[in-house]
Amino acid sequence: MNDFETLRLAHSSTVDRVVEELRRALFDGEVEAGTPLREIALADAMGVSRSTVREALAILVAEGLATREPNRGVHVTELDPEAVHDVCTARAVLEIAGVRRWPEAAEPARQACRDALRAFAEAAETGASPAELTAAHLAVHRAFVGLTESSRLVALAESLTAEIRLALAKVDRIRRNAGEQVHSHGILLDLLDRGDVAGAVSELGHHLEHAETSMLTALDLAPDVPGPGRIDP
Amino acid sequence: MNDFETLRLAHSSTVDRVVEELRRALFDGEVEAGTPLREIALADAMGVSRSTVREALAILVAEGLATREPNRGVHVTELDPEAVHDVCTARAVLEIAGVRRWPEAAEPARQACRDALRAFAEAAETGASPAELTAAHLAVHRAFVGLTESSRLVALAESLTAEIRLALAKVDRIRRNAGEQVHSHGILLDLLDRGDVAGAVSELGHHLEHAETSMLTALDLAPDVPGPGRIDP
DNA sequence: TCGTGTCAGATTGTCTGACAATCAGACCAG
DNA sequence: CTGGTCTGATTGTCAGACAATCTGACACGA
Repeated sequence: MNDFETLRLAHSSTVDRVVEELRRALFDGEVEAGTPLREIALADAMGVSRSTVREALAILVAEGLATREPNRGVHVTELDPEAVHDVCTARAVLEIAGVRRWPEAAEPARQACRDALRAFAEAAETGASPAELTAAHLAVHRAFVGLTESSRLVALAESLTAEIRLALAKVDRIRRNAGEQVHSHGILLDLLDRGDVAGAVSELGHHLEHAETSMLTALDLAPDVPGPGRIDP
Repeated sequence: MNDFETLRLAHSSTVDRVVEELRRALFDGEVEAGTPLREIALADAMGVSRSTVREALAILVAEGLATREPNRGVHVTELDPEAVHDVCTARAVLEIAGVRRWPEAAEPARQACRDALRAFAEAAETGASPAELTAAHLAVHRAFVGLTESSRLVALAESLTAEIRLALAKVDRIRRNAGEQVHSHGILLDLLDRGDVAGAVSELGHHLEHAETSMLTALDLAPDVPGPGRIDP
């Protein structure tokens, strides 16, 4: 007699709002990587208590967006090339696992991939904002992980893409080659729909490898201080 | 001129100690699944302040060992069969990805697998304690994930096994079939060393599937109130 | 010049105490 | 039996405090 189990109002606690605000600031590139996040400063900037800020920071740290050094505070995580490689191999594992599972996956999960691709293509054609494009692109990749039908893996994938967005906050190289990306993903889905899982896996592998190198070069060009260019005095 | 970068003393904060103590209590089955973790009670039971307990609980929640319901507090997570399935598919994805990477993996990672297996075999033969056996067994599986050489995936695997240990706190079915487990893992490594990756993958797949079903039956027998045996009044 | 104490300021880690909002259960009215 | 109301318990959030620790500057001596 009770079919209201799906109804639940989003309880937004103060901590949640602080976390969201900080996340937004990070993604929008309002704070550089490496910036210290001082508890007191944040607390009275946002009109909340220090305890609340501490809780919010703990969440960001758990998500990998920030890093805590004992007695030295929390900083916005800086992604070195090694970390980027780590994130990319992890992504590759999750997405390839999903794609490989295509034949056994439930139909809704497969349809989600097609829908996400269509949305991405539409966004690319109608000239959506960079942020929307990125979101649509990430949604496609998330849909691939969704093929594994493990909420924990999807959650991890989500957290990985968050880390990446952090690094690419001001790079947004997505715009210029969105069309190419849509094409590549389209090929992939065609292969899957035709039953060529192995082909799709290899296509995705190439795609992700390319993504990693382009991410690394973007990261190498973006910061003011280039990473591996030390000078020995 | 400075080669001391690897030296670092473990800074153990109060929160860390509280988290460890709670984790230990959970793994040792001292608190049943579903038990509420009251902040005040814990605080003065462990002689720390409520803020500290709150932070510790937030960490446990982030690890999935506990669950927070807004305004209703934190409970020890109860694993329903669906969650077990979720964890197991996630584990399968990670470990199979690692094994599949065997040929390209770095030699240390491969050696870690062999070492872990040897340690497990020794533990099984010398009749180690159940806790030690479990640890050795999990180490083998962790080594498989290590083949992916992504620290983030290893971290996730770690957190997944933690969730499982939570469910199997008092079951410890590992003892009786430890020998069989060692044998199965040995076969797997032999296949890999012989270059038969596909065979190893399928072997591991079977192993994990079997693990899931045995876990589910264990879970179905263990609790006082059997899950899916409702009575309609 | 270089390495070593020392000191002040800033920041974190932790504690104490407080209070409104919310929840669970009892209790009561219809 | 359904629908209110009350009460105690617990959480969410705040404010203020203090010791421990870090950072950077400064003075001192080899």
